[in-house]
Amino acid sequence: MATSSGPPTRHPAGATIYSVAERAGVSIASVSRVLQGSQAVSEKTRARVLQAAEELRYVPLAAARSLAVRHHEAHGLVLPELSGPYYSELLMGFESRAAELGQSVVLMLAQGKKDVPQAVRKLATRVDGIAMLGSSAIPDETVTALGGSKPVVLIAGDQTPAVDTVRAENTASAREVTAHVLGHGRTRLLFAGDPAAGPDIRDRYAGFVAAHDDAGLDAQPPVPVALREDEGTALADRLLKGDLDADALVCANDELALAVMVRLREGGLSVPDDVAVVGWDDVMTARYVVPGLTTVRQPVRELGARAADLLHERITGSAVPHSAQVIPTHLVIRSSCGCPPTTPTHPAPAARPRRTP
Amino acid sequence: MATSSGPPTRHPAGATIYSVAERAGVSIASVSRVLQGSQAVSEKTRARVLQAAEELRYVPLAAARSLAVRHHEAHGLVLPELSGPYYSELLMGFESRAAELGQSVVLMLAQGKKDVPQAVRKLATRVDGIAMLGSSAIPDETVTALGGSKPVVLIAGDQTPAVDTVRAENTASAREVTAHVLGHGRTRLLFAGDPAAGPDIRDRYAGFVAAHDDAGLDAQPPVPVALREDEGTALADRLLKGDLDADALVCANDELALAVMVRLREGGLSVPDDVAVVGWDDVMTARYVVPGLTTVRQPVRELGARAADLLHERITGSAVPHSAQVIPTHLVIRSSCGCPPTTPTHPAPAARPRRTP
DNA sequence: CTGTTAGCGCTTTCAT
DNA sequence: ATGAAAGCGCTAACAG
Repeated sequence: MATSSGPPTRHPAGATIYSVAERAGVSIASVSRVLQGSQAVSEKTRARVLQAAEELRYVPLAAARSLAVRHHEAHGLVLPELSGPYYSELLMGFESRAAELGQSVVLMLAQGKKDVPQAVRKLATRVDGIAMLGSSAIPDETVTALGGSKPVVLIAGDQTPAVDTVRAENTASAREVTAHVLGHGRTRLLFAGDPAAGPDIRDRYAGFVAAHDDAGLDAQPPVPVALREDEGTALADRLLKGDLDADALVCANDELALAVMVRLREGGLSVPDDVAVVGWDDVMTARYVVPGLTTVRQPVRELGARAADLLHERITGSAVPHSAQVIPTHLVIRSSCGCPPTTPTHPAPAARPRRTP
Repeated sequence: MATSSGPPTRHPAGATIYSVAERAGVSIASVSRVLQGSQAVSEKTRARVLQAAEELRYVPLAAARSLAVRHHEAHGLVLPELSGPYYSELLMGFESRAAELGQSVVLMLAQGKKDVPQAVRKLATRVDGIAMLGSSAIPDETVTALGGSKPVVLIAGDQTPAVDTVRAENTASAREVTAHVLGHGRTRLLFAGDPAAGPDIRDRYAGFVAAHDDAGLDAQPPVPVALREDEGTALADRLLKGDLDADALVCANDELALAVMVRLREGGLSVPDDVAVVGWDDVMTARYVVPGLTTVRQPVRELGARAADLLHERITGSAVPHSAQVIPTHLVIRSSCGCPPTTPTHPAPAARPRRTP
């Protein structure tokens, strides 16, 4: 056997519960008991087992244990991809919380996969539950089907029956930035982003509209662009060309906002004098660019952590009703909105670890 | 049973090979055969099995399969954390390649874990091999011990016996940037970064020295700072205060370089006129800052992909000798080094996906 | 070509 | 308190 597919590895097999039992001179049941922390074991056997296990550096094989206990002690996470700080932060929050809960995390990136639903189904095969981004390009039906057999939590997704949800607050903060810009005397605001692209952006646009309502103004329809630098550049060009008119831009994310700012300046327009620009996410560049980008910071890490928590509750807990949690965001005012430049200095955030090893 | 620990889930169990066999009116062996693509099955049974499996949406339980075949079809990846584009790109490269190879990826972030070696050992329990960053704070002994029982590939780590290695080229490119800066007539260069922090930086410093040698100059000793913005700010302060003297700074990464640039300017010094600054990684901000940051771009994605490849080869392949692959890097010249500003425009790279859902 | 059967390593009754 | 034994779901001989 093991001729064709199996790994003809040069690597030894590793201790099993049998080898530990043998070494300790007890039955495998006893070994299992002490390792499971069962009460019913004499101090003596416990000691012997512990020692034997230690000497053999024994760690139970996950697959065997999973099969026996019928769960995996692993959380699945499905993300579209990983560019920019958003997903990374989310992942960090998710991973650390999961680890605290004793769960491994199996990561799957949807982008580039040819058959995502199939990949998700396969993932489901090795985890106890799956958290995924609302817009991971997973068909709704796949999600609900999955939700029927495994716990699923949707991150930044629409509320769905039979599925838990976590999201950052969007409408109120959108309303707040928009009002702030309006407060600077701007009247011709444009919202850049496609509300149809997902609940986050939809809600941000809703806040944009609400702020206009508050001010007795009419909000312009959204300019449905993708959240990428190239689209920001193109958007700025339309402004420069006169295809579009605005004295302020509320962009659905920073990448967009940043690209717009740069292109606008290249085109001879001043930010914020000619047009104010605000974004979403507070990426690193937002602090470095001049003028500093006013933006909405989302507690993305926290979002990931909550997702891991919810998943775990749903997996272990009983039939609590499905929740839809919302985490508050935070407006970061710099000067691209029209506010005077802040302190001369550039406040680097608290220690952020290195990137290169 | 299943009263205490097991997930008292409201979620159905899912089809097993038995239910499929029963539905198809064949034995479980036949089901296994057709699902494994075995030759020896009649067209008729194959069809029935396929149909039954389809109807039941059957996907074999990973744990059961793993136990039987004695491997996991999963790669482990250990990273220190995920801030900045470096690790994210690495992870993306790793994940996609792993997926192409039919491997799941189990991710573990070392940062914040109290007992990393233990966590790694646990990880080893559910994967066929582990790729990890050279400087993931994993003790050498843990690595080699691990390497004894499972394939291990070190990313950007030191060549180690019994372990494969992938890394980006460092010395030559460091030599190249340094020579470039020297070519601008700068003579008082300083290298910012701690060579003792890992092979990458050590090699970069080596290239820095080599370039000086080439020019018949003596290289200054390195300024051992961590690769973080706050340390960059502090470094700039030392320069401004006169504690340190330099007309050019070769920084071991962009975060450092960027923070230095900003603080230098705040302190009244001009970049590059008074002091030239170059970095490593080509982060997004490097393109946005003024002047544009000259930097070395590493093929990080490729690095991740190669790691996944190597791991897979080592897992499935026979006893090929341990390799130490080096992937070439690429110098990106902008104007922080003293070169005239390039094209007025700001070349956004090809479509980079959105960050916010 | 197909069914029977023996494990894979571990947990968990059930006796003792 | 401890051991024997029965699975968990799947693969892979081994007989037919």
